[in-house]
Amino acid sequence: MATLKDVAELAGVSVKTVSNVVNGYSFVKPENERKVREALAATGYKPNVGARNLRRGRTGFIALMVPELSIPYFGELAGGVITAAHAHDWSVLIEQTHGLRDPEAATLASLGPHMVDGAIISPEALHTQDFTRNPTDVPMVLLGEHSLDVPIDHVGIDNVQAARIAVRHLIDLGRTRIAVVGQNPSRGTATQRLAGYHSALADAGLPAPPPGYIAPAAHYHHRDGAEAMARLLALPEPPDAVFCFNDMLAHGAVRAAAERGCNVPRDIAVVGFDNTEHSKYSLPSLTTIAPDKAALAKAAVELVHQRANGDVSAVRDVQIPFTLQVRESTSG
Amino acid sequence: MATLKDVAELAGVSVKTVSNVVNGYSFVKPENERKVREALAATGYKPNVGARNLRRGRTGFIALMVPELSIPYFGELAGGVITAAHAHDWSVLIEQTHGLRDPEAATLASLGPHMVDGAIISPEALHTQDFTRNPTDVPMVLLGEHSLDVPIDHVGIDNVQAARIAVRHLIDLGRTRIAVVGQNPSRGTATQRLAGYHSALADAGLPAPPPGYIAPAAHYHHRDGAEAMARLLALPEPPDAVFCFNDMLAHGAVRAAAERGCNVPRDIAVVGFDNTEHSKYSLPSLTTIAPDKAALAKAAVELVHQRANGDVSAVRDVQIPFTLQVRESTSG
DNA sequence: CTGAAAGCGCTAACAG
DNA sequence: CTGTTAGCGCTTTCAG
Repeated sequence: MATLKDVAELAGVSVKTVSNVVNGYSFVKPENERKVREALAATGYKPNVGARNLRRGRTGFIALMVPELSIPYFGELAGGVITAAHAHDWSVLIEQTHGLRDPEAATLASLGPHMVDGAIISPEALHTQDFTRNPTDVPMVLLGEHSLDVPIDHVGIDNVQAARIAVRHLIDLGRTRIAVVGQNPSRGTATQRLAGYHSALADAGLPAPPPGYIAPAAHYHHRDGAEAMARLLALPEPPDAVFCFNDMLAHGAVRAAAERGCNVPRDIAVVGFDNTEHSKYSLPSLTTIAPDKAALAKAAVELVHQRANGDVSAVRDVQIPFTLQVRESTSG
Repeated sequence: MATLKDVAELAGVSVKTVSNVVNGYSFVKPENERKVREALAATGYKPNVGARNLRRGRTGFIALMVPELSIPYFGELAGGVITAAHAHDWSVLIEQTHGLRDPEAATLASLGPHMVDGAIISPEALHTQDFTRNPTDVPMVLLGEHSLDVPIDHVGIDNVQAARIAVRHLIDLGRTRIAVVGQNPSRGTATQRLAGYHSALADAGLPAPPPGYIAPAAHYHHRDGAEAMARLLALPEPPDAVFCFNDMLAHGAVRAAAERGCNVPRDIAVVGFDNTEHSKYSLPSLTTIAPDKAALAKAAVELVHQRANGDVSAVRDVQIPFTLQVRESTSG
């Protein structure tokens, strides 16, 4: 592979001059520029990014830590992050944690300051001390909700309020036996959505739900939603509405209901969370909380970018808007 | 940030010794090792990956180029690649191209040899000359089908055969008016699946389909499938079965059919391609070609790994197994 | 077993 | 406007 020096020799100038034209710096004598460009083309020179970064003290990468790319919500989010990062000449390095604490902590620890210029993380099981034990000076932003008490920038939506609106919608439909699917004490998002649920119930003067109505889910895949729905329908008094903590749970729940001859929305209304692409086209289409994912991704990238450029102002908490998309799964 | 030198000074030894214990090399005098470890802990030393790689001539990254992470198939695939890459201490850098030639070519050109140790690419619109114009010595493997005549390792499934099996299944069901959705001359996969379709029809002695039965799709999202199905159903003689070139097209098509009072599978049977997680839980669940995605990802990573380690044997073409998952969308 | 010193490819002072 | 030179932090001969 050709180096700067090779090009310089071939062009009969110094490396500095070559470096100058490569980087578009200062003014280079036209004739030299021409010679350099020829040499550049002749050698097929490509800068060694590693060496350049070592010198400049930046790496050109940011890390994105998510539970699983196979969850459409995170796939969509990751796509948005990659797009937003490009605006700052960043490439995105993606790590998966499966929402487990150990991989999350390990990823955090591996974020050497010379590996990435910043990181966007969506932890699900991380504890506060995982941060303090391994302090790093890589600018980080938390994407999505969390129950961590750490001085780190955060961008997300108001989960409590979103859950309240979702449940309120169900109440407005006249449903009174409302269950949730996705309870998981180790997930910050779940805790907040559960709080919103309780608050909506209380606001409407509805009685506290029986314990069986708070259905847990270890993971947030279709299968978990289906299993939860099966348990819900086996209850002595099954719910007439279910608020699922993500769309996959909801789709799994809808199918489980259908398999048991239970019509959605007539017998049971279902609301999801995330508004993944599929939810607009499923049968029935899914009513769901729709966060502005592109805005979420963009805000996160902008925040790390500011921090990476030396912004040391107070910790920020950015709230991104969301809407409730009403569709067939609650239209009856 | 602490450097090797800092640690060495604190421990009262040379950088070599510190480097040795950090890398687990050779035998270090126990006492020195102890001192070094203490200094390591005290300073919170983390190696500068950039510098190390500059020296070692490897970067620790591989690039993965896909159309869109928001397409569940690629989300699942990318997840598999990240997992497989970890086994070789690689982090994965993901680039999106939206299936467009310019971003694809640009990504290819940016693959400086010092940026990544290898690349796994799923091009959709790239031309042969985009490769030859920008030769790079980064080991690459093509993931998925393509119609490129380039000497590059390839891993994929037998698309022609898969399509043939899918269509054959429809024929076995007694369907005779079989359409396809997803035709797109610039996509290698589409061309191959179309060939399989024609071949299955011919094998069964069925007449060549009317031109309207080959429904094009610019993109492979739900919306495109829905639009194609709408057109198909408006035909004077609508099909009684549709083979869609991916699951999202299929789900979009199913919904469009339902919206027009057309029952799947009774009035029209639908087969998809990719077996994304959703297809097992949709209503109706979707019959689809199921490639072994984990194997696909793993084979691709292994291949770049071998090449990155100097394997210069002949260009390989790895075929990964697939199955036909028969579900409700064709069970009638 | 360990220290000194060279140098990976590049950029940024600093002189000219 | 351009050449020289000193490192960025690390690994690695090469001597001890």
